[in-house]
Formats: sequence, structure tokens, C-alpha cells
Amino acid sequence: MTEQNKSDPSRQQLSPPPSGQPKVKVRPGRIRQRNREQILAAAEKEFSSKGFGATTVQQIADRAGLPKSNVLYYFSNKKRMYYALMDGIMGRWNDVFSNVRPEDDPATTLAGFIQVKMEMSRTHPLASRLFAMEIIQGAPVLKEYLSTSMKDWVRERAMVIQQWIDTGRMGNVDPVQLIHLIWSSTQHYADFQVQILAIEEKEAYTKKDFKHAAEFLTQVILRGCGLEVPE
Amino acid sequence: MTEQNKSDPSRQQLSPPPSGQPKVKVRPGRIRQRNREQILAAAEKEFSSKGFGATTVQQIADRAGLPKSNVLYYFSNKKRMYYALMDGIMGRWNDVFSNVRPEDDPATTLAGFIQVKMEMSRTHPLASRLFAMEIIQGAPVLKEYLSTSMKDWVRERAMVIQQWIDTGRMGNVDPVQLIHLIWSSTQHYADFQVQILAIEEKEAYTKKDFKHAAEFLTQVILRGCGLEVPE
DNA sequence: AAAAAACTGGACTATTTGGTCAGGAATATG
DNA sequence: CATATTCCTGACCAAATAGTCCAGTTTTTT
Repeated sequence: MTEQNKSDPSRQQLSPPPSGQPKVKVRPGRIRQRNREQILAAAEKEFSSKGFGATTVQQIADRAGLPKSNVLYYFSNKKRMYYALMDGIMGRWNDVFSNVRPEDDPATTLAGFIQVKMEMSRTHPLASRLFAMEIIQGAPVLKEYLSTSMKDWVRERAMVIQQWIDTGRMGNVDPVQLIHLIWSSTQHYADFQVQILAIEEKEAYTKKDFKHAAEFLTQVILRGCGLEVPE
Repeated sequence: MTEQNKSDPSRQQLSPPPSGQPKVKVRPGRIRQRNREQILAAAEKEFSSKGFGATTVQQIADRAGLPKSNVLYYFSNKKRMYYALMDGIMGRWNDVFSNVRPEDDPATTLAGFIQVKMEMSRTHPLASRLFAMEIIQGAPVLKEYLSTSMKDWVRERAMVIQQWIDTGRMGNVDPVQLIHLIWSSTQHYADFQVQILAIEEKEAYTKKDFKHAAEFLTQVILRGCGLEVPE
């Protein structure tokens, strides 16, 4: 996972945030972009637990420890904050998931995918939930991203998986459905955290819990695809 | 699935809706409980697409084709509507999922569970999304339900699965994780509908799509548990 | 050191919100 | 028919909301 991805020029920008007037573009000005980050962190917490519509700018400001008008100085309106967050999430997503080639080993590749995705759920549960909410609400902001970048991403991987199947390197399962399966089962540990914790009678996750869950998923899914579990 | 579950006395009630004054309890009065249903249907649509906080009573009223004050006559406040919906969802959930016994066949039982859950996602996607939102938001209303009824439900099933494992009737996998897996992967088709449709370049699901997905899940998950896929 | 730019925050506003209420219509009951 | 009960509704309100405005303060640049 690349860390400094703030100014990755390769990253596609989301559709332009709805601007009112031209307004002052907040430039990378010195040290006080710390505020910017604080605001975004606060906004992520608030949006991911209540959704866009139910979150008030005041709540974000309070959590960031700044007066409301100051928040609105950095992001001229609520939507802009939301767009900025979505953009960040999609950027991280793009950074994390490397390419796959037909000559790679199916088992280790899929296992690696599960692992990375689980790590994502563990370290960025808020982002995961924010994404989930956006999708459940009909993806008003990300709709285009879904049907372009993400669609292509899935179809490329699906084609490689299909090749693995055709060359007899794994069982015959629908590649796209397989990706859905990995996606949903890993996402679940972030999005439905409360449910899982309640069922497992725990107060919080440990790293070990995630490792256990990742191993479980790897075993079942790989075996389900007629693959030997690596290592 | 029992249809007339309106007055099932066995159904546990959710914690008492926050009542202001004693207020007129809307009695099963004659024919005009049609309105009640219309309101609930409208509320389900609105809540499930925007969450509780971002939905306005006016929107519900508009969708139900009634004046706001009339809506508030049936449900004295917004929370009451939400509680009523949650109650309905949990009731349906309880109705649908029958018991499992150690002497049942693991493969057909698990396959049946996947099938029923998928059917639920297909026929009640709004309810599914509403539930998902409630959980993502920290389950403010359902928290108790999760850590009592649902926890017990899962643990009972997990124990049966464990017996199947101990008697060598299926592979050794963590039963609770297995239930999470089935839950998440089936839920996904309702909650992340937009994402799936975008990726698969479709406008809407067909019954066939669901059948295909259900078969895929059954195959992979059962095989992943070292089971033969029935029929 | 002075000018320019970036930042801060209190006061303000137009609009929207959940919810109340008093009275009107419809229906049932005598 | 009268009258009591149930059902319905427009008008209303206090609270909250997103966003503006601007006078001042701090930081950066020159």
C-alpha cells in the first residue's frame, strides 16, 4: 500500500464537486492543512455512521474541534467534503490492488486478494462503511466510477480467472461471482462489525480475530474453487 | 414463509417505541388500516434509501399520498415508524428460518439455507438494505436483538454444524464463520445491488440471475466445506 | 517592516424540520 | 334524526440547518 498518495497524478478525479462560486481554492498552504486532515477524519466518522444527509456540518466541526465557519472555509460546502472523502477512498482502493497475470498462481493470488481485502476491512473500517452506505443509497456519487473503473477492474480479473479455468488450473466457477463473493465476505467484517461482535460476544476485534477469519475465508473459498490452500 | 404474521403472539416485541403522551393507540379500526400499510411501505422505501436521519416525514407522506399530519396520526412520531418496520423485518426473519437438527443432512441443509436467504434478498431487498443501514449505523435499535435472539440463533446452528464436523459428516471449518459467510454473501445481492448491476452491465436482476448466483454460492461454499453438492 | 494572503469565529438568515393542535368530516350508534 | 366516536387535516411553531458575511487576527511573502 503506497502511503504518500496525496498527489498521485495518475489518480482519476471524481466528477467535479458542485461548486457555487469560483471561491478560494484552498491551496496546500503550509502547516495548517493539518486542519484539512482533521476535518476529513471527522467527516469520515460522522458520514460513515449516519450517512450524508443526516450528518450536520456542526457535528463535523465539533468533532474536528473547529468552529463551523472554519470548516466551511476549507470545504465550501458539505458535498465537497463528501466528494473529497470518496475520492480518497477510491484512491486508496486503486493503490492497493495490483495487477494479476495469467501466469500467476491462482491459489496464492486469490489468497493474497482475500488477505489484502481483509486488511483493508481491519485498518479502514470507516471507509468501508462509508462506501457501503454510498452503495446502499444507490451510489449517487460513485455510480459512474462503478460502471467504468470498477467494472473494468473486475472484468480484467475475471478474464484472467477464466484463463486459469480454461487451462485446468482451477475448478469451473463463474469468475465474476467469485469476485463478488470475495468482496462481500471480506467487506462484511467491517460493515457488519456490530452484528459480528454481538454474535461472538466480544467488545472489539483483535488482530487475531481477523487472521482467523481470513484463514477461514481462504480455506473455504479456495477449496470451493478446487484449489489447494497454499503454505 | 408464513404470510399472516401480523399478530403472531410468539413474536418478541422490540423495546417499547418512545412514546410521548399516552396518545390514541391506533386500533385495528376497520378498512383504513390500508393506510397504515401504505405508510409503512413508503417509509420502508424512504428509510432504506436514505437512512432514518435523512428521511423526512414529509417525504414518507408524499410517497404514501397522504398529508403529513395524517401520517403522524397513525404513527405519532418518526421513530415509531422505524420501530414498526424493524419489528416487521425481524418477524419475517424469525418466520423464515426453521430449525436444524443434528440428524439432518449437512449438504441439503446448508444449501437450503443459502437458497432461502437468497430468496429473501430477491423478494425483500428494501428490508435487507434497511437492516444493513441499521447495522452500519451501530444498530441503535437492534443492538439488543442482535446480542440475544440473533446470537442464540447463530450459536444453536453453530452447535449443530459442529456436531456434523465431529461426526465426520463435513470438513472442519469454523461454524460461526461459516454462518457469517453465508449471511454476507447472500445479503450482498440485495445491499450492493447497484454495484453488482454496474459491474455486470445490467439494468435489473432477473430471477435467473439469482438462481445462477445461488447455485454458484452453493457450489463454492459446500465444496469449501468438503461437501458434495446435492442433486 | 509592510503588504498580501491565509485563516478565524461570532453574528446572522432563509429555509426546513418534527411535531402540535383545534376543529372539521366521516362513520357508527342510539 | 341526534350525538358520540373515530378519523382526518391545514395552520402553526420552536428548533435546527446549511451556508453567508465580514471584521478582525495570524502567517507568509516581498
